[in-house]
Amino acid sequence: MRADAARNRDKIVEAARQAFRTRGYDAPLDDIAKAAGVGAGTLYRHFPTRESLVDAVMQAWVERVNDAVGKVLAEGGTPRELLLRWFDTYVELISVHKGGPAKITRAMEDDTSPMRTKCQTLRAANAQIIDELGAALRPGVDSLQFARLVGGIASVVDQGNLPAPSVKPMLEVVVDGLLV
Amino acid sequence: MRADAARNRDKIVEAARQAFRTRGYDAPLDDIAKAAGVGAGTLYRHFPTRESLVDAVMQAWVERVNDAVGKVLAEGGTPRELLLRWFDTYVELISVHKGGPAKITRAMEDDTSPMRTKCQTLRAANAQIIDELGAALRPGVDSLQFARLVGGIASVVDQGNLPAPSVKPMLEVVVDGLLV
DNA sequence: CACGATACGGAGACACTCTCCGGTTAGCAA
DNA sequence: TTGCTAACCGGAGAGTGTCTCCGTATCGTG
Repeated sequence: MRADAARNRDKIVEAARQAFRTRGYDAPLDDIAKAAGVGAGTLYRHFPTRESLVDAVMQAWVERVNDAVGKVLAEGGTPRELLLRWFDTYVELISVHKGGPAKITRAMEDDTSPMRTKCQTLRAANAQIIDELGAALRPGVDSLQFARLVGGIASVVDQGNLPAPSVKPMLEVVVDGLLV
Repeated sequence: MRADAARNRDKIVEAARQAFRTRGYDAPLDDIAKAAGVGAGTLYRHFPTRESLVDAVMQAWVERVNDAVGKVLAEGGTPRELLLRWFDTYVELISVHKGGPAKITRAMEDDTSPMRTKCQTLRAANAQIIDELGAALRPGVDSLQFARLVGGIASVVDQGNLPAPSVKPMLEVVVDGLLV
């Protein structure tokens, strides 16, 4: 890739990061191109879909997820405390941008999604928690079910613009349902 | 209202019902107007927002919800059986149209929504179930929390195009978390 | 320094939303 | 039955956002 192309790509990603944070995932792509100081054609050549741009914006997110799950596991506590802490963290991780919970949760189900490697990270993080909890969890629980249950809650909170304290009681219900 | 206006309104609602069923809630409104054989201006005069049209389409839905909750209560069973049956029914009720779970669940939080009277029906139905279950439920559970938890699951299933059998295991987790 | 492969960009086509205002008609009173 | 007017209609067009095409620009190598 040419140097000017790399420069433009980075400018687009940074402009998108800003736009997604302030206006959500549905921020107009032509506006993002303008903010980046490039043409719309340039944006579309680097990122053919909104989702591929979102994936690029989430570059540092993988490390953030891994750090977070490591920290949650290191803090220990009862299975309930640990799972509640992880789910709290999980909601935070996927709620960075408005519309994020719905998009990321949907991408978890889609093996053709440009975000699939990022989703793999989330899946692996869930799997570490499941391994740690072992028999404390009801039978048949997997990584994807964690994603769906908590992603559903995060989506409702995000789309309904609910206050942060709404999350905890619902996570408690799910945690108590998951543990035996 | 003039007779021709009432006829047009009915035609629009029927065209919308078809469009929402086959193409989801985001079906283009100009297309719906065309299918109804009226002008876009006519559609917008009868229904200033997509949500007000959705509300009109849901006219018979109130009766359907009341019938459903009555039936669920009449069948009895253990608290777990009753609650699972209700949640199953709840997911079916809000998933009639693609995009329905997300929209209805969001409308539950919005007192200015044109769908608020329909949502009131859902809230009341949840309240009947909560009354019936009484002390079998963990403390602090209310009608809105039912709506959020189950609405979240329904949204994830709807948006991820998950198969119907995916729903049950997740509802079981929530039910077991809600009961003491 | 020249050249060509690679990258750019923005106008415009397309899709959808929604309003405006000239035209039409239902229904009522004389 | 007729005339009148308030209520209703409808569709063109302005606005917004997506995304492609192709003439132009420039990076990087020989």
